[in-house]
Amino acid sequence: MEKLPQNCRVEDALNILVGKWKPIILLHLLHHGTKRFNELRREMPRITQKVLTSQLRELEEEDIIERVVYPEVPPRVEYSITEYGRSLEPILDAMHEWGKKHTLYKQRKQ
Amino acid sequence: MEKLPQNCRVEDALNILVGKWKPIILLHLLHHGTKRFNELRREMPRITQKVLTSQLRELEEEDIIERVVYPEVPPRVEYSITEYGRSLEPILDAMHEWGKKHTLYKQRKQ
DNA sequence: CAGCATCCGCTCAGATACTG
DNA sequence: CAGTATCTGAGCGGATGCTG
Repeated sequence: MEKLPQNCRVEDALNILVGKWKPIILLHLLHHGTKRFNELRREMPRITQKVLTSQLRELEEEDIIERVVYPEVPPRVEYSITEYGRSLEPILDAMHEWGKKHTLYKQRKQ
Repeated sequence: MEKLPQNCRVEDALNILVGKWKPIILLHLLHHGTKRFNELRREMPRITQKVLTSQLRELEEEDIIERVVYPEVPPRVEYSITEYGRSLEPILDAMHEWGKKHTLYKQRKQ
């Protein structure tokens, strides 16, 4: 059995995934491909512009998503998952699976 | 392809795992079994008593870990993973795997 | 040994108004 | 359309001191 804290890299993944809307953004981009800014907004009606922008920027900074600006009028900006970002999919899937069971567990508790 | 935000339960897992020390605590308990309060402290030298207590309480409230108090002097309190908590292991493993690759990725970027 | 009580600072999400 | 600028409040992690 190995020592833990030294070679434990769990937090790196956690740091990237943490953010109230980040998993939802990632799942959208994973499953529906490229999305424009306002498309994402429409799919997350309760997020504000500022927060959506900042969450996207943080994901972009980690090379998880790509932001492409088209020099048109009106402006068009498209977001998509990078190859690297796609490597997070097993984690998100594992969370999704767990979440479904968790829902049942909570129901049993009540 | 299914709609997402409605039946997306990714955040439930995230909510439980988020906390600066929670993944480390869980990995310790998963791999080393039952631990006393001060044993955990010693293995995370930079955590304070208050924070360790609060993180443990939050995990306990979610039924992820179990807290057993032995009515002795001096007091003894032991923490361990519950069956339910053990179901988080695939997520933690996926994060750990990803984290190792991520470390290499960051090194290539520099 | 295993906490609790108190205070504090910072970050993060949100609200609101404005713009190239 | 896709943002930026500014202000705000809540909560979390941390520091310090005390205790059954």
